[in-house]
Amino acid sequence: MKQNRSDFYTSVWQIVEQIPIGRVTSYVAIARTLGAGKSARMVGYAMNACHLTNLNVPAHRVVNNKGLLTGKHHFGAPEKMQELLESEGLKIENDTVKNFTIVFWDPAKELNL
DNA sequence: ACTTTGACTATAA
DNA sequence: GTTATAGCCAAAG
Repeated sequence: MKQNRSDFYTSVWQIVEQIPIGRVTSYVAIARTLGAGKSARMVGYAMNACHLTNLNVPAHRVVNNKGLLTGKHHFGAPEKMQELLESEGLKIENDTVKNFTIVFWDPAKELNL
């Protein structure tokens, strides 16, 4: 499969798009699935443009490697992201996903293989 | 082509 | 706990 455009962005979007409700994943996990485990920043970068896509990208389900809602400031309102996550059954405390290791959804494991 | 930037991560002080 | 620094890599200017 070959994507003429920036496959990085589209790949990120497609992965994030498949995150189940009540689950979260980390930037590094997505980057790792794309074959660039160190390109976690790029994942966030792609998220910045997720609202420009036709796809429904639940960026609120993407947090940093510690479950911290690093990108909450990009949802228009800092509390929006937490509210969305809580709306999906997740528990947020101190801007961090509780039981992060439990609700963590690894695309590299759940998606493929 | 070069520089800057950024929703990251890790380590150090 | 914070702030600084470095490594990382792709997109945008």
